[in-house]
Amino acid sequence: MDVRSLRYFIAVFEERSLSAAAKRCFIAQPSISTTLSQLEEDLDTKLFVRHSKGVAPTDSGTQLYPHACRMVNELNDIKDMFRKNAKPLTLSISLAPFLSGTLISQVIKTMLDEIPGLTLSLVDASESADLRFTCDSYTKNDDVFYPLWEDDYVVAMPVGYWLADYTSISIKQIDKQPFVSRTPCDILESWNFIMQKQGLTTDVRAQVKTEEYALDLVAAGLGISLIPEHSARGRGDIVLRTLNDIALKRVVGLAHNKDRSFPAYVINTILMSKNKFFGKKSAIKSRVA
Amino acid sequence: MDVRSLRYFIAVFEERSLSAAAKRCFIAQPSISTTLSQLEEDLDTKLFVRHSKGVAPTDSGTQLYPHACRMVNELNDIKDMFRKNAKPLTLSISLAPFLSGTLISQVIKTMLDEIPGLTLSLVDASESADLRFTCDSYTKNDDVFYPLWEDDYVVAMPVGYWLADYTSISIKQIDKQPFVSRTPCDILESWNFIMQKQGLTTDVRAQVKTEEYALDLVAAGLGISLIPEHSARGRGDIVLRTLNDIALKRVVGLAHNKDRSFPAYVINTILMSKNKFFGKKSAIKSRVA
DNA sequence: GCAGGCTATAGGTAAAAACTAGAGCACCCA
DNA sequence: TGGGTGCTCTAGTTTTTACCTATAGCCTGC
Repeated sequence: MDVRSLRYFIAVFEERSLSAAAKRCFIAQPSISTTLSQLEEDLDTKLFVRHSKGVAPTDSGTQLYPHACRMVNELNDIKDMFRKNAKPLTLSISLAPFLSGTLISQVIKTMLDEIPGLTLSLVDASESADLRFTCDSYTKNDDVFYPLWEDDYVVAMPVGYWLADYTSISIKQIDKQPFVSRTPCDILESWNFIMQKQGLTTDVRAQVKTEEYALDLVAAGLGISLIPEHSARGRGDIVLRTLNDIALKRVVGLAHNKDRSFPAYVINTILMSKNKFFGKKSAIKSRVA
Repeated sequence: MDVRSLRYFIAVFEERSLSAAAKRCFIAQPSISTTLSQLEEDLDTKLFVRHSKGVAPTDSGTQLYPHACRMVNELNDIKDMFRKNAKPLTLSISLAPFLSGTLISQVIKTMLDEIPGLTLSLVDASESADLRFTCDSYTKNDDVFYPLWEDDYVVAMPVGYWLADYTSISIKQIDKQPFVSRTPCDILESWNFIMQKQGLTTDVRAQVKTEEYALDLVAAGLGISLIPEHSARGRGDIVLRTLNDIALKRVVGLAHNKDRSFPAYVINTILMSKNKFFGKKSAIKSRVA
């Protein structure tokens, strides 16, 4: 019987549903199911009656709930007690220009929420920052890199563009298309190499620096472009199609200089929150550059 | 940060030593070391200063201690709360006649200590019992068997016997020796088979039923005998020697009928306490007969 | 300066917890 | 009444964590 079980129990009790509790805890539903069974076995009492539209707490469950809450809260209090003692921490962070913001802003929000006393200042990517959101291909040798998620590159095109009729497209269909080029881009070299090898060309209509601007131009009908999926998701004014014959991807993560040391829990907090935002398959293992 | 870490922390705090804490928790010293480091990292504070003759708590450590104790106690209270609700439980247990008692009495003591409301009644091995301490070779097909430890068979001989000069002996040296035979014995058949195959005989001076009686006769100088190590350990009036050319062993454990069901935590409590008593190597995995 | 404590690190193994896929059940709605 | 939906449970697999052994390194006392 550990606190993990109690956390799950609390979620189930409040949601009146294993599936909902699983979502709330960012884990799969069978994990909740087995953990809860173990808890029931350990306490030798059924905590919920299962029916087809959720679960209802038994008397034992109702009895356990306040105690479970108290346990979990007290454990959090202990943690806070020591972290509050710690001197307020100010970190500078930077964002690589080719990264767009929705997911990263969620990460930053989590950091501020979960690390009391933390102050962040955003600096330009050209300046040196304590923590840098960037891609693995842009890390230096004396960096430590913590991967956060993987982005697949997809083709972005205006609504109604002829290529949108295909569910996924071949790189050969890109030949001679009007194109919005973006630089710096971590896969630009591989892209050029592949195009050249296949004897393909694009008709470059614009050269831009940021993903947002590229997407705006695509939406305006200037041409198509190659964009990491997470950056383009959620825009209704463009259409995204995957490439079916080549897989281009980048690994987005957090880098800092090896010599710069923070309290370890800062990094841990960020890594812990990974599967909150990114599906399991795109949240990948750590690696030191 | 889980309760396990806090338990270890408490042990270290009270023992003022990682090694001593490890012994008290029945785990290896490096496990304490790493777990404690993780806790320190998580709370972002050193809890102990290490020096060459143990550790001394820092202010943070001293501050944490009472909270840690409270957490652990409250968790135990929750467990007890539900277990006390449960109806008092009475189980009959039996002991196979060829098992001697020191280790088993420890197991029984643990059961009574850790399961409030449990009453045990010892019945004769011939009667049917809820739980039976026995060997794996004596389980029936409709039994569930939980292994507790392995016993190596060793040769027991009187103090000063000529074979005692060897640190370990060969089965060939047993040939024509005065022997105290014991039956029932779970490896009797294998033993006879091996002896016969090698053309060896023993000079049987006595036929007895229990291990204790066999050891008494050996101590009295009547002959040598073959005894599971755990049963013979701790007697100063006999000498034990391992066999170097054959390995005879038995698996001692707890059996019950498949259809007879108990609260799962009864079995769990017993299995949890395994490495309290038996070294890691002899405490082995569960198996269903 | 060497023996005997102690803790820390490295590398491998076993156990626990997580995931995916799919079965089975009750309910709802056509 | 049959099919779809949403729920939980089971089985089998993979990943992660905890633990072990062996050994290095560091002080202390002899």
